[in-house]
Amino acid sequence: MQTHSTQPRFFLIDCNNFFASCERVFRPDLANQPIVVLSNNDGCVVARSREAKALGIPMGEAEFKLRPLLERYKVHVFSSNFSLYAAISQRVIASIESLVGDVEQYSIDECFVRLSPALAANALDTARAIVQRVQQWVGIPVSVGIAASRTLAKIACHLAKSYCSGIFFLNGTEDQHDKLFAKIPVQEVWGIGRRLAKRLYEADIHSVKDLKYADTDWVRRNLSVTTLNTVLELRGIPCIEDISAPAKARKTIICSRSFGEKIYEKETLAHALTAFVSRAAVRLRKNQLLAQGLGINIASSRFSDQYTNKAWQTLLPRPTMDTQILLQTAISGLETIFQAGVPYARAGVLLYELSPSTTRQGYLLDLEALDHDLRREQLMHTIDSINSRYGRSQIRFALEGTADEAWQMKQERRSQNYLGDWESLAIAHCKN
DNA sequence: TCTGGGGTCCTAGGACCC
DNA sequence: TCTGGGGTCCTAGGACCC
Repeated sequence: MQTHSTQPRFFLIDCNNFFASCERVFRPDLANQPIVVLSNNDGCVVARSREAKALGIPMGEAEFKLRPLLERYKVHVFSSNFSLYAAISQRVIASIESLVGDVEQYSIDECFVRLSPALAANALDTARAIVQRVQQWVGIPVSVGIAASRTLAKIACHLAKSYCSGIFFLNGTEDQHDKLFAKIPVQEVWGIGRRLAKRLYEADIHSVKDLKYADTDWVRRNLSVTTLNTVLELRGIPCIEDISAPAKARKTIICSRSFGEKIYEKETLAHALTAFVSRAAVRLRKNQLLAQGLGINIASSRFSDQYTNKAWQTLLPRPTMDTQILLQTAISGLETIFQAGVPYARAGVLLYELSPSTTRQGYLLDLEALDHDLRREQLMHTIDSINSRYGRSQIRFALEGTADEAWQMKQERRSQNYLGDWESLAIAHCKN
């Protein structure tokens, strides 16, 4: 079989235990201490430091189930602080770009680098420089996988974390790779989740090596083209497009949350939806987009016996970025689907049918309407820049209500926003 | 008593057309 | 009582990612 898996073409750079490492940047006293970070609402564990993993704390476990263990081992517990993590993430990316040029950011804590021939020739040295610079400049430890495809680079990074310190270069012979791959369960592969793993298992495909040599016709017929691409990637043939290609415009903007407490009143739901629409609209404008589709949903707890999830959606007459129009639409949807007596636990807003704000349609020579909409957009941008300078929701729609309502998330153990808020700047003390 | 919040892509099936 | 073959477009749902 023809494979090409020894030429390095990609780095995958992954921040180690990212959220936990972020909490440590401003708390050096927590070095070597077990840390967990909780999801919004302090519901379940979304990140663990190495020490917390060693205590056997599973990812995704509900906090209330872990409480005795967390107390017994004096684990440091944080609510998630996404504005801090996003600010640190930007700095990590900038540090990497200072060494290799453009990177493809894949998630808040991971990025790919496509290697030019010059970089490929010095892959290992460059990877070492990246690890060192991100540690020195930002204080975040990262691991690097180096391989011939993105999927293999993910595996290499996984190996970097389990077998060695920080860097794994998949540059051995085919046989050497296959020996390693035979020991890695197929579910570790990027793109193979629980369901697919079960189906592969039933077809007697258990390891990464089994999947690499799986029959491609069978995969195409019984699974999907996505999984076929994964198989080819495992053989060192890149099939996955640029992750962050600018041409790939986003198709939806979602803002949804579960509430701090159950909600029964329509008014309170309206406040929550107002806040969600406002946030989604800010993201819409930041991406220079207009939305024509708007959907909302309101649901009770997934874990209750009478789970209900009601959704409603509509197309607006014209694409818009005007918060007020989106709000009125969302509230009219709420009137349609709200039911009294339901203990609502979460709600969400979905904007879809997105188009760039540079090209607009639907005015049919109605210049007055066009002029009105452009003025509204000016107003929206002005509000956005004020809020971004002086703090979110300084100017907001009255329907959003105040900051301490029942629908707000519980975040009892949140660290300070050290990088995004003047009040939270770290203070350096000088000793003589 | 407590259980995240975003996103993407693919596929199957229905509606509709000629 | 029978009852085309193909194409396109849309939507809902399933699967995945971090």
